[in-house]
Amino acid sequence: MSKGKQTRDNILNVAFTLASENGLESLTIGELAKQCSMSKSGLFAHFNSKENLQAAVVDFANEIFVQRVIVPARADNCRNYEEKIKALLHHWLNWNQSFQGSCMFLDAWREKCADESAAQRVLKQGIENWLTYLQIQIGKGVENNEFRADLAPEQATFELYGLYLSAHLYHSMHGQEESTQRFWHGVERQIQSWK
Amino acid sequence: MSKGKQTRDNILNVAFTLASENGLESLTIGELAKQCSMSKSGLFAHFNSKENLQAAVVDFANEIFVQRVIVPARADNCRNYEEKIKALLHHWLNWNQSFQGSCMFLDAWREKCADESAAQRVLKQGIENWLTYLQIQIGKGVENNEFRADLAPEQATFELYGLYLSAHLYHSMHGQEESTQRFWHGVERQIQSWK
DNA sequence: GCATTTATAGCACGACCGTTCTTTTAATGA
DNA sequence: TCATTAAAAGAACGGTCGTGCTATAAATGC
Repeated sequence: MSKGKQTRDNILNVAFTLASENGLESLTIGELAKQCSMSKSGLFAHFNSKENLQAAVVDFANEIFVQRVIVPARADNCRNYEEKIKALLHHWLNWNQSFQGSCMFLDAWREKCADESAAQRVLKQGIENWLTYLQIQIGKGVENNEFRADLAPEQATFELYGLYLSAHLYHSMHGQEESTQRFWHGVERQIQSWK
Repeated sequence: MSKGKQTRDNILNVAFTLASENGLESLTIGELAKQCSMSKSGLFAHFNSKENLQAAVVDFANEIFVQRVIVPARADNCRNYEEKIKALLHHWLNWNQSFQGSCMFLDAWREKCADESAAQRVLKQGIENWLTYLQIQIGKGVENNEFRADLAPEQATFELYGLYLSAHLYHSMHGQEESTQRFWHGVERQIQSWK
């Protein structure tokens, strides 16, 4: 491997680590260069624009993902698809966990919530309030004998929130119609299972 | 209301709109001042730091959220909690939809995926590949008679992804242990319902 | 209506951003 | 080994960011 490709590969490795920690958007050429013990311009020459750099990092991350999720699940030699799917989920959940348990792909869709800024605290409190409110409503449904007595409102809230988040992801990927439809379909399935 | 509070309120309104469109992190004082027809320093004097501004915006958004979700659901006069919960979910899904269907709280946790940058395209493709892969595995489970014949792999993938996303949100809110536990609990429930 | 407080504007600062250009250093191949 | 090419560094640019200081203008209370 030529010197150029070698350095480029190292840059992408460092960039991937950095982006995993702080999000793709907060990746700056200056900081990346420092971490690589290179000059800004020397590093820059490998990509010619920040946009190219970011694209290269995501591309690199895609390869890592396959390497850490698809390949290991294949090596698990599962005997049926339930096992296979669970293996995939397991590797998926952990593929980037070395970096404080966040997923780079999600981070790239989210903002960095790195420091405990004032805004983050207020934001967190707001979400917490909403989670609790929702959970209480479900609990009241249990008390009201609408739902099974052994239903756990916290878990139910967790799963509802998942449908909501998934709907948002799908919205930006497949548009509003599919996302909304899948959301309500999931909600209906969910609520029926509570009875 | 004094002039000061009045201006401050207007600033927060405009800031909320901007943050809903482009994300909280990409909110700049200069741009916000322009949108408010004010000088940077004049606007700045109301908050004394950007951190305070962001916190104030999130606080403002929290109030709007209650106004648009909790209050309307109360006004719906639901006759049981299933109706109530569905009403809440409905208002929740739409509370910020006027701004291109994204949720400000999620945006604050995500990065702006505004422009179709090269990185975004690669990122999207990667997620798409993974979604498809997962979906195919589930489909094979159906063919293998492990799961119900009428199971829709696309919808199942959607719901699995939701559990994953929820796990990430909970991770940053309640820590790894609870998040992981709820994830696998949900997955088990999910997969059992496929049979 | 005037004095005083409060709100806003103007201007400049230091820091960092991505990018370009020129020069120097290092790797490469005959 | 030496000429050629590729890689990296250095310095500077225009731009934007958040923030502080000072002056002006407007709202407020007596």
